Amino acid sequence: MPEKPYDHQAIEPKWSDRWAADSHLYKAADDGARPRYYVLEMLPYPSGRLHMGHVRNYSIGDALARYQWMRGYDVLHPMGWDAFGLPAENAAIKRGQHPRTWTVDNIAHMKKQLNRMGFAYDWDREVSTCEPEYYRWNQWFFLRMLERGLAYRKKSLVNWCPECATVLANEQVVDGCCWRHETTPVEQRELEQWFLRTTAYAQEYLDDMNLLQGGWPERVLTMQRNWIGRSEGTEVDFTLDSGEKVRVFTTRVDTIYGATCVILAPEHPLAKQLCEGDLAAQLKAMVDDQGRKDPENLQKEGFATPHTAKNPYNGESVPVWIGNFVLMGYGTGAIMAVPAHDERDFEFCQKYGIPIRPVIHDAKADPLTPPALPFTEYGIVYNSDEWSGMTSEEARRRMSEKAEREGFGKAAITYRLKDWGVSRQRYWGTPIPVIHCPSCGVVPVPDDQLPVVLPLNVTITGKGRSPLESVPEFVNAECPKCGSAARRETDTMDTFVDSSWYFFRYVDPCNSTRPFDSAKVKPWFPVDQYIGGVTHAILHLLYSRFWCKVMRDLGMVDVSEPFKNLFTQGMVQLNGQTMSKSKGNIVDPDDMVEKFGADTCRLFVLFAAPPEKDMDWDESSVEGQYRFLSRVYRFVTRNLDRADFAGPVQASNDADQRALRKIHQTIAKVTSDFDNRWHFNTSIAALMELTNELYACEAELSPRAAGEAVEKLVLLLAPFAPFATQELWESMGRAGAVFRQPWPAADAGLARENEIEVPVQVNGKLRSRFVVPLGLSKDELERRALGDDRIRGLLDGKQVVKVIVVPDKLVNIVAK
RNA sequence: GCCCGGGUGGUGAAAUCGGCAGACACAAAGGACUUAAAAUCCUUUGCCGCGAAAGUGGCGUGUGGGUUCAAGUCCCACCCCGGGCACCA
Repeated sequence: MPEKPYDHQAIEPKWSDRWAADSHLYKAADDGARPRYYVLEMLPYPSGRLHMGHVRNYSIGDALARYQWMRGYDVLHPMGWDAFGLPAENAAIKRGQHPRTWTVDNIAHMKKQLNRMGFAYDWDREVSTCEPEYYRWNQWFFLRMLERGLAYRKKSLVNWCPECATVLANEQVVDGCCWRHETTPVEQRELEQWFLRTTAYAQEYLDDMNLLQGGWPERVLTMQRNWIGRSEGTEVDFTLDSGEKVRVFTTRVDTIYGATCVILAPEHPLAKQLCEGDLAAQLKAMVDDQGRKDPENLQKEGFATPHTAKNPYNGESVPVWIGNFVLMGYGTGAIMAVPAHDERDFEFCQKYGIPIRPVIHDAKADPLTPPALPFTEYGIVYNSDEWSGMTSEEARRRMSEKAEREGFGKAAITYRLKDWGVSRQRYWGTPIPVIHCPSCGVVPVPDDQLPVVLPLNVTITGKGRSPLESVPEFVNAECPKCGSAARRETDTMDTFVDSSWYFFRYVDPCNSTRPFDSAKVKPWFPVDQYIGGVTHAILHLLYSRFWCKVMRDLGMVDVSEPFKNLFTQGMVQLNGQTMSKSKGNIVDPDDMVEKFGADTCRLFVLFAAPPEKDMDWDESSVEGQYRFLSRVYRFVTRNLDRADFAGPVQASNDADQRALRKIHQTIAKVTSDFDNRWHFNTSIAALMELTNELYACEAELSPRAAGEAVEKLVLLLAPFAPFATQELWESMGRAGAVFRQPWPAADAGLARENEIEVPVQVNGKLRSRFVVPLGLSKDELERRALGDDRIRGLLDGKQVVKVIVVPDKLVNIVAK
C-alpha cells in the first residue's frame, strides 16, 4: 500500500463525531474490580473559552486515563461545569439574556470544543453546578450543617471587594486585594454573614496530612499547614484594676516575668470601657484605621490607658495599652508584652519607653551576661522566683499547669485558620435556604421545599446590595413555622461550595433523592488522582477536605480525605503572565487545531515541558510535532500491505533485531514514564527516537517485524494522539477503540543490547571508547581498556595507580 | 525576614541511583530532488583553539570553595529568578 499523506482535517472530525455519538465508549464499569478515579480540578467555566492552559491540563489527564484503560483498569474520568459569579454572567443578564440559557449555550460550545480536542471524558456523568438540582444538594448540605452548628450567622468584620460588590472569604484575599481584582484593595465592613465552621476540623486537617504525605506535593501541605497556623501556648488571665479579667494568649509563658505591659487590640471588647474621654476618640480613630492598613509599611502605634492589670504569677501590676498591631482575630485579642523576648513587643516598647526586662538567658552563655535583646530563642529562665533555672520548655509546661490548677488560665492551642464566610451578595450562586421570620427568627427552609431557586426577572446593578433583594417574588416568603409573612435570605453561597463536593456527585449525577448514593461512591473513593493548578492550595483543596469530613460525620462516606494523590500542573504563561480569561491574555486552541489538528496540539503541549513545570507560550515548534505525526502516519500506511500482525515475533535479520530492540526499549521507557513521573516530554521523545530508528531500518524489515513495529508504535502513541492512532488502528484492519486495547508489555530479552560502547577515562577525562559485549566481566573490561591503543599511548611514562571499572558503564584509569 | 521551587547551547529541554553533559525537538546553515516552490530526505550545529583533511587540544551546567577515581547531580557559602508566608503573640 502506498503511503498516505497525513490529513488531520479528514481524520479528526470523523472520529470526534463518532465518539460524541457513542459516548458509552468512555463509560467505566460501575462494578469494576479495581477502578481508578481521575478528576481534573473543577471544570471550565462556561463563561470563558477553552484556552491553552486548559488544553495542557486536559491533555495530561486524558493521556493518563487512556493509559489506565489500556492497562485494563476501569477509569472514571468525568467532566463538569462550574458557573462563576463573574462579570461576564452579570453582563449577560444585563443584556437581557436569561443567565441559564446563556450558560447552557456556552456549555454546548465548550463541549463541542472539548469534543473536537478528543478528550475522553465520561459525558454521561457530567455535573453542572449551576443547575437547580445541584443547588438543591448544596442547600441540603447547608441545612445539615445548620442543624449541627457547623453553619451559623454572625455579625462581624468581613472582607468586601468594591469591584465585585460582595463579601470575600479570607482565603480569597490576596495581598490585601481581591483575588479576582488584583488592584482593588479589600475593605473591611461590619456585616451579618453566614459562616461554615471549618475550624471545627482544624486539628484533623493537620492530623490527616499523614494520609496525604507522599501523594500530595509537600509544598501544598506546607501551605495548608501555614494557613492553619497551629500554635501551642497558654492562656492567662490578668486582673484589671476594675476587677475584670483580661485573658491573653502567649506561646512563651516562660517569659511572663518579663511582661511590662498588657496590650489590647483596638477592637477588643474591653477597650471601649478602658478608654474614656479623649481616649475614646483616639480609640475610634484607631479602629477605623484598622480597616485600611497598607500592609507594606505598617507602623506600630498605640496609647496607654489609665488602667493596670495584675500579672497572676508575680502579682505585679502593669499598665494596659491599646496597640494597632494586636489582632482581634487571633488568640484572645490581647497580649502581654515581653519586650526583652519578642521582636514586635521590643519595637513597640522601645518606641513608647516601656521598661524592658530580660528573664531568659542563652543556655550556652554565662547567666550573668544579659543576652542581646530581643532574645527570642528558648533558654534558661532567671529573675522569675521559683521558675528560675528551668529551661524554657520546662517552665512553659509547668507554668501552664499552675495556671490551670489555680484557675487563672490553661494550656491552649490556637489556630490561625478562621471559619469560612460563605455569604455572597451576588446573583449567581446557591441561595442560602433560610427564611427570616419576625417572630420565629431564622427558620430553615424544609427539605421538601428545596431547591430554593434563583429568580429570573432580576436586574444586576453592581451596587452594594444583593440583586435578589429587588425581586419581591423571591424575597417575600411565608414562615415555614408559623406561616406569617417573612423575608427570604438573599445572600447566595460562595461558589467554592459547588467545587467542594462535585467529584462525589460525578459518581451518581442523576440522583434525585440524595446528593449521591453512598454505596455507589464507595468503590471510587478516595479519588486516585486529582489534577489541578497550585492556585487552589488553600482554597478549594482545603474546603474540599472540610466537606469530606462533614460528609463522613453525616455517615455519607467512609473516607476522611477526598484526594489520595494530588498533582499540581504548571501554569501556561503568556508574556510572563498566567494565562487566564480574567486577564484576557488567553491563546485559543482553535487556530492551531484548524491548522495542525488536535493531536498535534496535544502532542505539542505535552512535549514542550514536563507537566509540573510552568511554561511560557511559544508555538514556534509546533510544526515539529506535525512532522512527527506525519512521519508515523506515513510509516504505518506504507507498511500495511506487507505487515504481518500474527504469529510469534522473531528477528530474522539485523534490521529486525535493531527494530525490535528499540521497540521494546521504548515500551519500557513510556511505561515507566506513565507509572512513575508523567514526564510525557521524554515519552514522546522516545517515540520520536523509535520512529527515526524504524525509518533507518525500514527497508530490510521482515513482514512480521514490520507488523510488530506498526502495531506497537500505534499503541504507544494512542494516549497522546487519539485521533491519528484510532484511524491507523482501523486501517490496520482492527476493530474497536484503540484505547481499549491492552497496553503492550516490554520484553526485556528483546530490549537488551548485546553490545555496548564503554567510555574510557584517564583521571576522569574521556580519552577513548570501545565496543564490548554486554555483561563483560570487570577484569576483562580493565584488560581491554589498558590494552586500548590510544590509552596505551596516553599512559606511556605514567604509573597506573588504580582502575575503576563500572561494568557496562565505564572504565576510569587513575594514573600519575 | 522565614519556608519551598528553580538557574544547563541561539530556543524548548534531556541526563530517573554520583558514571560519556546537551537525548529529542525548534531555529539556523549547507546539500539532494524540482523549471521553480511546497513537501520530503541527507549533512552540520555548546564555546574557543590547532589542522588542508582524517583528526586533535582546552574550556563548559548561576558564582566561589569542598568531598570523590569521577559532580549538572552530594556538602558549605554566596548571587539571581519564581512562588508561598509575613505584626499570628
